[in-house]
Amino acid sequence: MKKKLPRREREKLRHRTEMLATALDLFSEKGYHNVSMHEIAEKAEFAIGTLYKFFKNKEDLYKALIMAKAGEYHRILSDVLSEKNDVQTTLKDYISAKAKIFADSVPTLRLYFAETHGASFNIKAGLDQDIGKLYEKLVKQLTSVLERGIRSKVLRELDPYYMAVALEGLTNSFLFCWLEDPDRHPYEANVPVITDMFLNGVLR
Amino acid sequence: MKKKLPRREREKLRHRTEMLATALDLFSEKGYHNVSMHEIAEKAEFAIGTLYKFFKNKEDLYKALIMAKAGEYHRILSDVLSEKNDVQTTLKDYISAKAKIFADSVPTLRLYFAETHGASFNIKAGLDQDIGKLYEKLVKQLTSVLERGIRSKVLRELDPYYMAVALEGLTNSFLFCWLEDPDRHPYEANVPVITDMFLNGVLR
Amino acid sequence: MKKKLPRREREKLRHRTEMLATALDLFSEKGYHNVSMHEIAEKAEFAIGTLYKFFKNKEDLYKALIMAKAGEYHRILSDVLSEKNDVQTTLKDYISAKAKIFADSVPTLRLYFAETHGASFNIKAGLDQDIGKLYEKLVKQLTSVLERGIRSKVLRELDPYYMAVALEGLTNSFLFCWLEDPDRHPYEANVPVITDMFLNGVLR
Amino acid sequence: MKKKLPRREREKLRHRTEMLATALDLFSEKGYHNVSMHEIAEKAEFAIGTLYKFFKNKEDLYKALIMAKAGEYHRILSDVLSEKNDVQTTLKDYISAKAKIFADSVPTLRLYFAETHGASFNIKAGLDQDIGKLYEKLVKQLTSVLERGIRSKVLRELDPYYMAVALEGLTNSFLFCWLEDPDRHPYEANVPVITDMFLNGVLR
DNA sequence: CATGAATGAGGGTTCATTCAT
DNA sequence: AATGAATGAACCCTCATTCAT
Repeated sequence: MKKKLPRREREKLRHRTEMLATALDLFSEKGYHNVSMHEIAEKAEFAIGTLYKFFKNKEDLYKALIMAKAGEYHRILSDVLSEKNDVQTTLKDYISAKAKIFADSVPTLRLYFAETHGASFNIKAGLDQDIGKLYEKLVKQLTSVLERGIRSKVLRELDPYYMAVALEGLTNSFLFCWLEDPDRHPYEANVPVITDMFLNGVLR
Repeated sequence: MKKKLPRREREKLRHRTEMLATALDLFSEKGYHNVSMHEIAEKAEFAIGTLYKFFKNKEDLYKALIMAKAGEYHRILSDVLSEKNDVQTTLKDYISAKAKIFADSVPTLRLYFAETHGASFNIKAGLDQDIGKLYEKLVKQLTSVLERGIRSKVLRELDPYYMAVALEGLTNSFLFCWLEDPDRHPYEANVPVITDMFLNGVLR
Repeated sequence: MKKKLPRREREKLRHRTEMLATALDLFSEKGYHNVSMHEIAEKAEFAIGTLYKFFKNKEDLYKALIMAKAGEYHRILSDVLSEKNDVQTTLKDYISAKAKIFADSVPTLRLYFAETHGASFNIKAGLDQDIGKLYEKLVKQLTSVLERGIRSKVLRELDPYYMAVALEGLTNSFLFCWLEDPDRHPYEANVPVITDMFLNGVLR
Repeated sequence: MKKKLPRREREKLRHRTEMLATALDLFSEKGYHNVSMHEIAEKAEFAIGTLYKFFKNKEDLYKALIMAKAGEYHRILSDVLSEKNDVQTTLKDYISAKAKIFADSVPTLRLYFAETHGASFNIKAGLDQDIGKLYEKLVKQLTSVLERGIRSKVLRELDPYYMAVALEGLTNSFLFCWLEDPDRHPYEANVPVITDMFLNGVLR
């Protein structure tokens, strides 16, 4: 039973979604500061005033955009981490999930990294905080998965938080590779490589 | 005997250096687009016109800044990678060197990541190319060190390029940690952790 | 019935016209380079941004100004030259028309001469070409009128193009006189003098 | 006995002349407002400070330039008008002299017209007045030559001032022609045409 | 006396945001 | 509710001019 929204409301939501999609495209392509509100409004085929009816200013629009996408992604990854498999499987699934997510949406990826990796210092405001919390939550979940692995004697007795940090670094690094040259460095094909390297290290 | 420069020239160089330092501080704190040339000039205590005598425009100033720092860092790391130690030592030294470098200059670190990790898509133009080449060179060097490790049967027979990518991801990830909370996550203290994790993996 | 334009459009047009009028006054009084866009906006009682909504830059505004006026004048003169009277009458009418036109608008006159007589080398760009063509067309028409006069044995067998050049010089020269001291040298009153001198020369 | 100037003075004069020559080239090519003092200094191979030792500001330099050239030209034309030949000869000589002068120096010609024909409203200041006086003097001389022609019954009983105006218009008009396309409309070759048209008119 | 580094007012232009219709 | 004309602060940059060396 989802259709409780009156038509008016549904229309509004659709408009909002269109605006966000257009903004994502433009921001991702040209960067926050090189996209004007007029440009967004025009490409989304709305009047500038209408855009401002939906988002109180440019920053707000940007924040809404990032938070929507980040929420979506983190939910997916969170789900993977919540499944009660053995640790090795969970980690492999996590690495794969990250691959699938980003393969779907390159534009978002760029913004996501800009935000989660401090490059966002370009854009003002409390975004850092909000998205930071979201990210922190994910890392915590990952940490507790790894903790479980340690307790079950599958993983070594290293700081599980730092293990999580390491895994994030590993996967992101390969994602950058893929972003720069998707054909030469297909992320998905490298999932086993990443997993293997993480689990076994590089030493013979 | 370096003082062959006439005093006028030395003064000029000092002024240039001061301007660059001020710009670094501001860019690092607020981001390229949120810093105006007037702001830089004022904080550096020069007239706006003087700033433009030294750098033909804002982008040029930014580029000079980035390239100077990036050049410096890459040289240091390159030196470490060139020393003819056994692979394990070299890698440990590399990880340490990265730590020392960045411990010296947080502001630069932020810009450096913004540039080498694509968050720079905010700033236009040829910078990507120039700094990209520099970075590529470094990764290549790292790759050849790892190759050596493989040939000498110290490292496993994995793609050495991907090993390098992994190591970069690992170290950067810990650097971010440190950037966010230097006291709780001292990078230098973690050098052994990183090295160990990279070499041995996390599996028991 | 011309009022098919919606009120909004009519207002816009009126605003544009006001801006152009203000710009004409200022340019004519002080010269292109000594008038700032801010000055124009302020005198026209619009915000600077509004000015830029109508004209994409200063040069564009200037060009719009010149071309509008030049088009108008050349059309009037062209009409006179097209009427099928005998040559002498046509020439007299032409000289008179020039008088009437310019008597109406001294400011424009200044700009017009600046542009048609090369003083415009101060302002860049394609204007020269556009207005040049317009002027050329006019001179051609004048030439063909004079040619007709020659064929009908009313005028001497001189190069008709040079005759046209001579007539232009004659009239413009008197216009300058008038511009400098309108009371002492009323152009209109001199129309017979000019006509007579052109037709009969000064020799007894 | 001209060498009374000490060497220092002579050098200074030479420098001044070089500066003026460079400025003339640049102004003529690009227009007053599109040439910077630095540009002049650099092209003349002097320091900017030196330029300012010779001319107290840009306007002053421009004025010095114009006045020097205008003075020179007007002197030549004045000499022609002072010779005691019959009117027709004098007029023909005058037209020829104008040709010779300008053939020598196209750059100056452009500036000269900009100044004597009101296009100079671009540049501020008292120049108008000074050069205006010079020009007025010339026209007066021309007028008195024509007056003489009338008194001696060679010329018709028209207002001699207006005759002068007419002659100026005629010659200038042909000069413009020549400026635009020197090959197709050689001024010198047209001296007889101009003279003839002025004296005899175009009527059969 | 020549030099050229330094100055800063002022110019052209953009764009986030408002508000009358 | 939707529109888009109007706004003006703020930006990047130029260049005439000064003055310590």
